[in-house]
Amino acid sequence: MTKSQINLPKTTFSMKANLPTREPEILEYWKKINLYKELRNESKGQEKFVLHDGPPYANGNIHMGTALNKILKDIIVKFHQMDGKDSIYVPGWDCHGLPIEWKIEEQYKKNKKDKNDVPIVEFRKECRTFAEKWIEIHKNQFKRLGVVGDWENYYSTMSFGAEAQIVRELGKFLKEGSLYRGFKPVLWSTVEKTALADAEVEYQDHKSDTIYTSFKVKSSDLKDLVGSEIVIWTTTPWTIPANKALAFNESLDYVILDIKDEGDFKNRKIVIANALIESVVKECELKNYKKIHIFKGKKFKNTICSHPFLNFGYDHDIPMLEARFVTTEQGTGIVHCAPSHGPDDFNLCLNNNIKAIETVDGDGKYTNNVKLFEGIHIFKANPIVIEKLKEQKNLLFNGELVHSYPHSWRSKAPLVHRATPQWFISMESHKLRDKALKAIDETTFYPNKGKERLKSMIETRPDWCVSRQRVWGVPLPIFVNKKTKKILVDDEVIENIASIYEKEGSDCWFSDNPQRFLGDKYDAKEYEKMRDIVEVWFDSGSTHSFVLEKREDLKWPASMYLEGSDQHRGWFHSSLLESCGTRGRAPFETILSHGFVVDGKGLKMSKSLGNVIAPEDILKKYGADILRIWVASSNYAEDLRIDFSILDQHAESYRKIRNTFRYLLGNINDNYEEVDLTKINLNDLPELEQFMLNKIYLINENFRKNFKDYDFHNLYKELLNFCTVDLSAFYFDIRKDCLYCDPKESKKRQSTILILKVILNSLLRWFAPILSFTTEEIHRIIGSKKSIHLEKFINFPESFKNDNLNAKWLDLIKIRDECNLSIEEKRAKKIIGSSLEASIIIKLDEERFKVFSDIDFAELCITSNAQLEKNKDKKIFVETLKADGTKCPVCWKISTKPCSRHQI
RNA sequence: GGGCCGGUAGCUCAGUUGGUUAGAGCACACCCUUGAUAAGGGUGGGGUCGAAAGUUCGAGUCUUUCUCGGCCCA
Repeated sequence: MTKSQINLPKTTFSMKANLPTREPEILEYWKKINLYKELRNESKGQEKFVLHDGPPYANGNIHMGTALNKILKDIIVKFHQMDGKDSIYVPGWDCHGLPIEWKIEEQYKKNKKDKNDVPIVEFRKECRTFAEKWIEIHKNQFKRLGVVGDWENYYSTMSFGAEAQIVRELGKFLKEGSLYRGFKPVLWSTVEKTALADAEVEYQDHKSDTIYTSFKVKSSDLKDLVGSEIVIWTTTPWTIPANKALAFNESLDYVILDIKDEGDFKNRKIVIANALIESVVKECELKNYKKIHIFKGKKFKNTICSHPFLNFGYDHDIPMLEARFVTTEQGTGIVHCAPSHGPDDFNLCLNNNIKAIETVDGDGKYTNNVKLFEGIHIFKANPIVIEKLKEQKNLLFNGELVHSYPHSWRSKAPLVHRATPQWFISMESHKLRDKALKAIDETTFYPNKGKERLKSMIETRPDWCVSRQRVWGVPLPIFVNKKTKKILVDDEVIENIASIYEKEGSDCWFSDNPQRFLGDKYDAKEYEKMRDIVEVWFDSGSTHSFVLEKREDLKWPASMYLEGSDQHRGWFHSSLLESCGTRGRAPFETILSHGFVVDGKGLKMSKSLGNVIAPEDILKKYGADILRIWVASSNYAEDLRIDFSILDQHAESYRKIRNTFRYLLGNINDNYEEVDLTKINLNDLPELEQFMLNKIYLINENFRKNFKDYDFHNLYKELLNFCTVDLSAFYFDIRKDCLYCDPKESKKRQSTILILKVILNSLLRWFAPILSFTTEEIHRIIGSKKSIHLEKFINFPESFKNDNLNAKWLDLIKIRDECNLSIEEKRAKKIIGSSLEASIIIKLDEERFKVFSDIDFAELCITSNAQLEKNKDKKIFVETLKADGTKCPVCWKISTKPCSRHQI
């Protein structure tokens, strides 16, 4: 009966979220209204914000890292859209490359098919179909996360347009002259006669021949060195004929030893690292020797040696080069360098203008560049090299060593580093490194540490090798004149190839007559057509050219590139180089990088640890909005932890937010109409309502700042705290009495309702980029537009801000806390239960007494009575008594007089 | 093995140029409420700031070493 006299909240917005079933319904709705199109119409002509999608590889189901990446992108895109920009997201996929080739080869193996029996074009078609299949799967998985984008017009690196543009981009490097042919050691299998990618390499124990051999010093700044012999140790004697240099570490101490033992080395002086004397002497069985001279490594400067096979015509100089990679862990502290047979060797020599040459052919036999050994297989060469060294009296010792060594994961055969012809983009010839470093300086990084990370990589990286000996990729559009060995550089040819690809894709490179690509200007018989493909980092590094530049709706450069921090070495890196090489600046204005998803303990997820969580599991159990909360509330600058207990916690927070909305909707009975904030007469409102508007203004200021800094975990935390601390435990709790028990049309209640509407509208928009589904669910109950995502953030009138009032009410909250402490004391003693059973006496100093004399503390503290008294002390004193009188059956306040509002 | 980054309550995070007794929310415990009700309110416990050493009148904050973890490279 009394219930009929009060205004209880009523809403269709249920307490239970049931996200796993509700979210797909909302997805259907977005599809029905074509949300992406609506968004574009809504923001037509606005300043563009373009977050260019780093393409995921079209292979395998998405994992937590992908989900994190896409949700973070979506949150940022939505923030900018609501900030009044035309915020466009075009998803894309990376399609070429080895992993897909393997998948197809695996299928062949299952069906007992031989890859070599299948025409390349046929094989590539299967790769294409495979990638297409995964794009469709990914697309649905990404949509389910709530990601809004141009899914109908996604981009892919295997589209004909992309393949054509990649050719044009390469053409620019070709024309400029920074693309050159060189040799580079790659891991090579002489059994399969092919290069292997890192991922195809397996490390196993292998027994190697080891030798200590000597290089005679021809000349040196350090006179003591001349005539002595540098001793090196190696596990690959067959690389000795390819030796071009020796490497030392300038910070190590070296020693000259005079050998007195009987044998080839009697009365010869050898040089090794001081720290390694013991191990060398022991292994080489040296007993009688004398230390003649100890010196710092840097004294090796300008030392030239001769090759141990000098007498066989190996008469080139062997310079000694400083290298950090030289350590005292093994060997002699001086390392033999064969630029054709080791990446360290290659880079060191490259930096010292010693080029790698082809010393071993694809079958593993020495080429005619190698005197004395031509035609011999390298795996049979060790005994010959050892014998020849011995013959020349340059072998100090030889033995065997079992160590971890790279093998092919298919044939299990040991691999070698072999210099093969490759295509490079020079970092120096056209100042690519300088351009890239300048571009980094002009880019804003979130978090800031990304800048240094990318910078240090660009500073030290070698020339960019863009060729691969594979089939699933864009063919290198290069012809070399058979006679002159000159590279054909002609814009017309490049454009001809590109326009052919535009129509039919790049398969034809492998099947059609080369004359078709050369046109009439050149005779195909005079040119060799390259069969290499472009490495896939060049593909994805070029996306800016065939997506950002080509599409009318986008802009170049992108507003932002956003990827995991591993992409400093990947997509950020390749995009930067490609764009700086062709356009002189970065294709992005800002870079945001995020950490990796790890388990609850901070360990990386792995099958063997059993700590892997799939996005699918989370969607089924919690829903996408909980996952989105996890993204927003985690600090992406570091690694992001996730497990079910963390998600449980976020699910709890979600319920708090959901109930905040439910309280708001319930008390306005789902009746909402937009409030014109500029027409609110602040002086007409109770102070508490003014204080709340001030609060909203301040929250919004922080919200803007956090958004500007992409500081989402603080942004979310402050919104959540607003819901719990300012609303639920304070404003809502206090105003329940008014909302439930005051006459419906009373001025105070109407003011409260007004503020509730302002809060509802503010919260809805603040949360929309994060809680995309839930805010849409609410919007559909009360909103006028088709979607919450078509709304903009609110500009709050500056008049809401009231510093004096704010200070006054923060102090009031302090007094309220004291009251709560006092009430709790009596509650613990079972004198009272509910706070309405209390009557409080608050003693304040004179100043406070004056300021707060008009405040209704009973209302503020939700007691039945409150009395203010003056006090000399600065400290606040509160006394709680059991309220006298009878309880009003309607508003439950206790009074000795009849209830002023509900007299019976 | 090398380079870079990080470690603050059970969890997610604050913590200004070194300066009182290191904060918030959640979770937990106890109490209240039963008119936000698979909700709501109040109070409380909980931290050697990864470890050790150093600089300083004073260190979560600066330096060094170690340790654990992550990314990249080898």
